[in-house]
Amino acid sequence: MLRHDYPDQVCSIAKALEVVGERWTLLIVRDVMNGNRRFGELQRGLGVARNVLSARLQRLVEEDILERRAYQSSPERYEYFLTEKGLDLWPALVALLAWGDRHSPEPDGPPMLIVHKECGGAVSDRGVCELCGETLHARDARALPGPGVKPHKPSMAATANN
Amino acid sequence: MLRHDYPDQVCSIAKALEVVGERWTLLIVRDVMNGNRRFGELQRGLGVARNVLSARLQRLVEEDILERRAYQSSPERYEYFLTEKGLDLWPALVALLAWGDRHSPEPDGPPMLIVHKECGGAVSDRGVCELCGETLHARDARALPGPGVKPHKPSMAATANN
DNA sequence: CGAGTCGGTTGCTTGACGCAACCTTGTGTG
DNA sequence: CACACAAGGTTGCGTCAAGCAACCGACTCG
Repeated sequence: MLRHDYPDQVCSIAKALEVVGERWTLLIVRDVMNGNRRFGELQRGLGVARNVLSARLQRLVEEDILERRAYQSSPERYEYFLTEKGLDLWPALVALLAWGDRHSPEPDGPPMLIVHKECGGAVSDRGVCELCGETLHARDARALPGPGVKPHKPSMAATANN
Repeated sequence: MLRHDYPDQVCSIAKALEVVGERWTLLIVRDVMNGNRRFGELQRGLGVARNVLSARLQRLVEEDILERRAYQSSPERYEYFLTEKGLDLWPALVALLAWGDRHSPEPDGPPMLIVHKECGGAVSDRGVCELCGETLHARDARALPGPGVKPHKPSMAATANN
C-alpha cells in the first residue's frame, strides 16, 4: 500500500482503513491477539520484512492500537500488547475470517476456529457465541487450530489475553 | 500494497485480505453497496487513479465479488453489481465502520449511519438492529449521511440493492 | 572467544500506485 | 460537417512503499 491515507474520504470505513488497511497491519494485530508478542515471533510467523514490521509496529503504537512494554532490561527487550482500541478490532477480524472461510474454503475445513472461552461454543461471523448466544468481545474468545490447519504454526492456538 | 498475497499464511483472515486487503478495494465495495455502480462515479467519488480503479474492478470481477453488466450497447457501457459473495462483506464493513466511529470520532458525529430498512433502527457494530434486535444482512440495511457529513457526496445516501 | 539470540536499522532493488495524456464509440450543437 | 463533450477505459512515466540481505549493539551460552 502506497500512501496510506484516503484524502477526500469522510467515511469512517476510510478512516479505519488509513490505519489498519496497510499491508500486514491486520495480520500483525491478529498475531498479537493470538499471543505472538515479540518482534522475532511476529517476523518469523508472518514472513514480513523486518523493516516493514518495524514500521508497522511503530505506527500501531503511535495509533494506540498496540502498547510496547519492556519485559527485560540490559539488553532492553520489548513485547507488544493490544490496547482496548486494538482489542476492539476483534469483530472486524472475526467478520473477515468468517468471510474467508465461507468463500474460499480449504478442502479440509477452516484452518482456524474461534470459540467462546467460557462455554466452548463456536463463534459466528458476528462474534456471537452459537452455543450460548452471548455477544462476545476479544477477551471472551480463543483461537484454535482448525481441521484444515497445516503443520508448523502452533501460535494460532494461543489465548487472547492482555 | 505490493504483492497482494500473503504466502505461508493459511489463516482465512489472510486469504480474505489477499482479495479485499488491497488499497481501495474495500472502499470500492462500500461505494458499490451504496449505489455507485459506474466507473466514472466510482473514480470521482473515491479520487482513485483510473488505472488502479480499472485493475481493482477487474480483480473484483475475477474474484466473483462484483459482476459487470452492460447497461447499454454502442457504445457499450457497464455497471458493476455486488454478487452474493460481495454483499457478504457487509458485516466486515460494518465492523470497520463502527471501529472508525468509536476510535476516531468526528467532532459533529459520525459521517455515515447504517439503519435497518424495515424499522429504521440503528445498526450495531455486529450488524444487528438495535431497535428490533434482528441480525441483518447487506440488503436489510441502508446507509444515510450522518450528522458529521461534509457537503458533496450524496451518494452515501443510496440504497444497497442488487 | 566464537556462535547464537533479540530487536531492530541501513542500503539497495523491485514493483505498485498516482498522474496526465490519449483512445474509441457515440451524442449534441452551431 | 466540424467541434466539443461524455463514458469507460488504456498507456507511459516518475515516485515511493515493500522485499531482501547485511549489519549492529548488548548480552548469554558453551
